[in-house]
Amino acid sequence: MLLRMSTTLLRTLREDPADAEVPSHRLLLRAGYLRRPAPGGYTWLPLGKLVLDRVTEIVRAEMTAIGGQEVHFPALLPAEPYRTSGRWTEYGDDIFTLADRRGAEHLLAPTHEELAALLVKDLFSSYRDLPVTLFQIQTKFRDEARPRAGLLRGREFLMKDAYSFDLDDDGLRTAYGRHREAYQKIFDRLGLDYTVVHAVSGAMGGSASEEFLAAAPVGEDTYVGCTGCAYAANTEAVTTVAPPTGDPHRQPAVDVHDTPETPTISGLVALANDRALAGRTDWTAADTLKNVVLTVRRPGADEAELLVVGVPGDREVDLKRLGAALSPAAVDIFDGWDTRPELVRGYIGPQVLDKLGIRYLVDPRVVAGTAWLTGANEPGRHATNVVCGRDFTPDGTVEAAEVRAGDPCPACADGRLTMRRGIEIGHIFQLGRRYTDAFAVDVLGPQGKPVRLTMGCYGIGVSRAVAAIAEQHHDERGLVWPTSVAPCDVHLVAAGKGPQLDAALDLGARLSAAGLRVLVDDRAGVSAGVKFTDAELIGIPRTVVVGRRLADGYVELRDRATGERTELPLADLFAHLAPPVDR
RNA sequence: CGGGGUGUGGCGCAGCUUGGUAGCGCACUCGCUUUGGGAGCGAGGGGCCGUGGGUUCAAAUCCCGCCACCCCGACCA
Repeated sequence: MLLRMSTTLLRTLREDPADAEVPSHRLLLRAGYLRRPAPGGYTWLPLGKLVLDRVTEIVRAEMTAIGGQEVHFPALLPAEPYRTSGRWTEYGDDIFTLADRRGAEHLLAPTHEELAALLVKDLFSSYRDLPVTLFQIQTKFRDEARPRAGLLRGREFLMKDAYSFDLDDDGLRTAYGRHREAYQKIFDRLGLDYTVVHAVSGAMGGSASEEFLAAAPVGEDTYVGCTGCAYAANTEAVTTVAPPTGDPHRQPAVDVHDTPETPTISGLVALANDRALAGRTDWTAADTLKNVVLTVRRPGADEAELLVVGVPGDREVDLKRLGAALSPAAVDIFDGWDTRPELVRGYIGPQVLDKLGIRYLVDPRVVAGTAWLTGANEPGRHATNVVCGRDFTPDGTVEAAEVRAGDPCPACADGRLTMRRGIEIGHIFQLGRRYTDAFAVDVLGPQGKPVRLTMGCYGIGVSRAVAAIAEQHHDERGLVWPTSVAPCDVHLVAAGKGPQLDAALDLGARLSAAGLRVLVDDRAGVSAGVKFTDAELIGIPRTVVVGRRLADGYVELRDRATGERTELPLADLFAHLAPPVDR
């Protein structure tokens, strides 16, 4: 392959586009890989399309290697299957919906579980047909509330989605494990630094799920690792280590105190120490029980219901974690204080919630026998020795409190959690029978009885992976592509007038004939400096400069990643540019 | 949806306070010179100044409404 810069639809920008903030977006625009015709929608220019295709090919090869069969579903779908599965309302405003000329409702597919389940139901009827894995690589649509960060969150993006169907749970676990390994091979080949973390299932439903997160400061997901073991989890999925339970009836009785002007935890702690409440002057925020009032609305429900969440006072409620825990219900901060005068803002304690009929969920640290400093449900009053299991009984526990670096690891004895940010590039789920139940996807078993299939689904954000690679592989001069996904293997720069141009074109033709992907900068009237700068911006792994030493039969080979430069005879060049291993 | 910001040629911006018929750099076209680290000179092409209304002899500029986009948050396989 030989691309000539003089004729390629490519224009590098000298300055950063004003609206591009994150490095991948900025560099992909500047280096001429992308244009943005619409918010959340991108045009792939020739150079960008080459990268996208190389990523796509790696994904396809590894999916095929584990026996995946490639299909292609329509992106424009009737509403009915999504109504049947319940996702029409669960996804809510996040799906693009439209009506055809007769008024029938359709959607632009956000993913294809329904279609995959229906397809297998349609064609397979015997246990002998199973297991099977289908996959496709297709544009997906989501009406994101706020597209951002270039390719990292668009309203339209390229995704590889795969669906496995098995007769039983063992089969599903096997399929899941195979996908997990394939994903590791894929992301290794893409040159990504990533972590596999425990995740929550969200709108997909189902049980076990793991995310593949590419480490990047601009990532939207926060995840934890452990200093002592291999545990890794999205903060949404981190489980809190609960203290041992105690006997609630061995604690002193509740004591109510006047605590004027203490609607905040910090004010309360200061006052408690000043007045030595309960004889103590060592009160900290962790001794207090903070009760946050929220509203929860189930999908499709008209009315939101109240929920109070109790967390240790030194922690904020993390709405992302709480939302994930209660998904698909939508959680909001309660702000209707005028309508519920029985809730005393700033002084709420759990002692009265069951009488008020309000659901009360607590952090796992709030176990039976723990005593708390908390609100007394009267303005300006708090209570000490409010004991869980005696003075209040929660309706359950919930992972709502923020996770912090240094928290104990839920998987090992003495490890501590560390925190990083990452880009979600893949997500795998053991779905189970949610969709096969919805569509009654059965095959006839060996005993002649129907068997309900169990399902897994496995996604890779292909276009997002391109952005993740760019996030991890760039420097202050531009992109630095891994050889496996670079748009070309070698970038020829014709530096100098005279014979250099013809020599570069000739060399390009020969390298191309030898199987290399070649970009040759044959632009006339462009100074060598501009060409060097552009080559660094574009980020092809190796540059060959055909310049002033051509007369002596020498060219210069430059390595984009290391900056290393080697002068070598033209005749030796082929030996240095052996065809890439990763074809 | 809440908060902040911005809309002027393909890109980056000035002009707006104090109204007077649109400008700079890059990019693009032509000519000459230059040619290994973002060249020089000269000549050009390209702009319903986001949009609708208002004030005025006159609006990019002042007033009112609307729209779009970007960033932060909410939301989000």
